[in-house]
Amino acid sequence: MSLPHALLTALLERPASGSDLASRFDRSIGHFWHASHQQIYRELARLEEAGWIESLPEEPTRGRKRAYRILPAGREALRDWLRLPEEPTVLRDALLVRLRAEAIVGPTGLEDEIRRHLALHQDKLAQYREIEARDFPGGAPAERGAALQHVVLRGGIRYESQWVDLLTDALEVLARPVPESAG
Amino acid sequence: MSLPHALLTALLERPASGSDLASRFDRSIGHFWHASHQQIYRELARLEEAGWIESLPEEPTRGRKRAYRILPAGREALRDWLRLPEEPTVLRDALLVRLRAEAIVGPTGLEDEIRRHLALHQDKLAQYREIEARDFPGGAPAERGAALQHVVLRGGIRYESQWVDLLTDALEVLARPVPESAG
DNA sequence: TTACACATGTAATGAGTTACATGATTTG
DNA sequence: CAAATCATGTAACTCATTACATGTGTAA
Repeated sequence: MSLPHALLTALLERPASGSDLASRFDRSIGHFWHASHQQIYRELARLEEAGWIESLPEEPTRGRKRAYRILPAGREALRDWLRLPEEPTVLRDALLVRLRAEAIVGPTGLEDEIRRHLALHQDKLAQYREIEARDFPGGAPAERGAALQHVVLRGGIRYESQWVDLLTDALEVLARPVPESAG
Repeated sequence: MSLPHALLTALLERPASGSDLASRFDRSIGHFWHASHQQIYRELARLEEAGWIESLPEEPTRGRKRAYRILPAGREALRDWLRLPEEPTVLRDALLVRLRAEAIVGPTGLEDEIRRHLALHQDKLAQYREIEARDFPGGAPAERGAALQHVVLRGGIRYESQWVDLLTDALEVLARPVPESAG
């Protein structure tokens, strides 16, 4: 349950409309929390209802931009949330299930799919490394906030690297000749 | 949408009751796909309805074990699923949102929470390494199925290592003295 | 014979996805 | 002005979580 808090954080960084937020969720924020525009609009309405954010103009604006900004109560709610414990996200990845299934009912042609995912993860890894080179040219920054952003970015880099390693290993195994009995 | 396929895979490995599956989802399968017992019972009912698995006894069994096993149609459905492309899971982790929020509204005491998560990930990493030492004492196995299981297990090890690294980095930054203006 | 753990479920709620709808703005 | 695009929504559905309910077997 972090979408509202991801939105509050984004609005704290700077005020934005729903579509602004949607495009930010496709980029920087989306590196660690994804959300569709439908989710975002619905959640913004809830946050405004709760008095944590406000928007202009006040009249209904179908088709027109509506600018949201955070209110003091929203900032407090965010701080409160940071004080609460929360369990780590449980890993839940379909590709790993598929690898396990392939080990039993294979071969099935999962190899092409693995190659496709490998390319996607390599792309993302390259993107993250570009961002790091651009935004943190001198390595880890001294300033606290920037340093935390750098930690998160490096987390993304490690995450993608790990996928590249796993998928490379998987391809090596899948390329082996299959015993007669299998299938 | 992989719970049904995770269940089919588990039942293909060996027949089981709902509670058997629930405990397996707390261990080996849970390393890459988590599910609660409520989800499992509901999904088993659906799979049986679809004719992919069957169970004994046939009468209602509240309080008594019901043994499920996979049917040929279920095996086929699993193979079909392996042929379909599927997008990579999007990363969605609350702790990274919290780190980003902390960078702006902090300090908030998130440090203790990070330390707690660090300990959890270190534990899990140790567990995985024990499993590897026990089940794959000679390193990567030659046999295809076992080799794939080893790939997935090493993926788990890399995943937890990466969290340990990230959280260690985060603690180092959070330990820095905070400038006067923040808060 | 009661208490407890086990096994199988039901119900309510909330989060996320997919498909669709509508008004405003820009561009050929 | 017609078509494409942008921006804001609505609705229906599925998946997951939380809380609760009910029957069985076992051990104090």
